[in-house]
Amino acid sequence: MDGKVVLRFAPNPSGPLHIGHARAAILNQEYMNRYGGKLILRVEDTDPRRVDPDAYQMIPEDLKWLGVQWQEEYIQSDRIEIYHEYARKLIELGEAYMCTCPGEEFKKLKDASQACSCRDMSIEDNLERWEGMPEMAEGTAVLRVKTDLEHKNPAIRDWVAMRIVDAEHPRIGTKFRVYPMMNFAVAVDDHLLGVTHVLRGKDHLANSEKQKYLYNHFGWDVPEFIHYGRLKMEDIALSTSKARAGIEDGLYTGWDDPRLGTIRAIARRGIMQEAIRELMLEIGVKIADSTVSWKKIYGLNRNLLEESSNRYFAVFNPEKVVIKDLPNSLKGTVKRVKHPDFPDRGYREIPFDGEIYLDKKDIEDNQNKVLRLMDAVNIFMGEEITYHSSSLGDARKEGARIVHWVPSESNNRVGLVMPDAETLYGYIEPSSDVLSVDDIVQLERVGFARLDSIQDGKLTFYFAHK
RNA sequence: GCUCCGGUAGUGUAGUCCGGCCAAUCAUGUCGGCCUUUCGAGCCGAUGACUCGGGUUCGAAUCCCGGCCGGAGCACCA
Repeated sequence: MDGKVVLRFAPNPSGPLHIGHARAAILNQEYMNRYGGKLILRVEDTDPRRVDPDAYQMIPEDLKWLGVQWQEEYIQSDRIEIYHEYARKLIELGEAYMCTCPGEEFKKLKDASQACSCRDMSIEDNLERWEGMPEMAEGTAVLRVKTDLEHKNPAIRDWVAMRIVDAEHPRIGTKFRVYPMMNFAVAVDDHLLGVTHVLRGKDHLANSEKQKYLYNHFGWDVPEFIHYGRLKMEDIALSTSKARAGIEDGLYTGWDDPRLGTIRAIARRGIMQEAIRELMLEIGVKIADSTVSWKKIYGLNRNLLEESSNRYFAVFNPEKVVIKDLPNSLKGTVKRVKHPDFPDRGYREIPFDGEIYLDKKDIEDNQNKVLRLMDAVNIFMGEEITYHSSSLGDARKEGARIVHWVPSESNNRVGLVMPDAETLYGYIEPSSDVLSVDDIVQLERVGFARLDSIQDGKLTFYFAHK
């Protein structure tokens, strides 16, 4: 491929971006980087009824999080006049006609490869009807592009270019009543903006075919169409409309609810932009469908987080334990590296006086056994919990489990929101004071988590994965 | 139903156009070992796939035909 490529990412502003959009956006950007050229962001809001005004903000935010940069930006509702202009040109070329047939009737004719009576009207009559279109009632007329009535696929035959919509548009109000259909606006814009390669889902296969007729009518060069397959996300309902309904019903907390497949939900869970990017580059543009498993994402993300995340002790489902007979000499402060592979990052300090919180499960699983408290002492989990020994060697000898702990006096309260939106509560070591929102840490033996908020000294994390 | 398109290990992916170097790549997962004061990481090893049946050919994941399975579209949504 020589020369510059021009690509566009063209979402419908019906909500925030989801993982499926991420694929299109990232792949578009990748092509731009690989071949040199530019990326256009084009918001496709030509159906006033299907616009979520918040999406105009959310889409760029999500793209920025993904690290996708674009050079030009267009909003189709700013360009309605352009579509009108080209609609008129198409009529003048004799390649479009006003159709006032009831939908049912037209479909019947179309399926039988029959022209309707409107198709043969003169260009002059069509222009006259076109001029009158803004005054007509919604649903009473459309502008159709002439294709091939013999086309094997009835869906391709004489498709609709413009229609009447009697609704207020969130951005441009009631200025227009005649709106373009997606296929018309897209093809006109792709040509006018010089798009060379169109990357789209295979659900647009028939649309690409439809659009080719328009390019040919105008004598335009047809861009390269590249179709990719459906992306299914394990355990996730991708559909924006389902998510919206769930949010309205209070089932989900918002667009960034951890159960959703939106970019913002994924980001909130501590998934790195780079992990998503690697995933999308690996999946690529093949037309066969693919199912993405969370384990795959976690694996990619873990490779990134393992190095960057400092370690902390946090105990959930805590149970307080008082160690009997703990020698005073062993009380004091435990120092532990923030990251075992990067001692340069320094140490955390955790006070240890024999009164601690342990995870209930660690207690239950180790009845009548010796348990090693990391970097502290070994304790015996009998009727009473007693001091056993202090060295790591002794713990090894006893085959002791080595567990994390949190001092019962000196700590911060912590919550951990899991992927199913359940929250675990407990305590985190006091050195967590240094953390700020958006930090991603590894809670030792629990997993990676992103600090989502700090309120009244209580830290709330979102769980990423083990 | 009609039109079109797919099907490589658990998952994703390379290879398919231009048949041989593919007893099929890489990643992720899973299992095992070593190491480790995390059930993490690292290192080592293992596991596991060409949808099926015919055909063409000296030779087929790759070409042809058919079956099976799956998907998309069939809107005055995008």
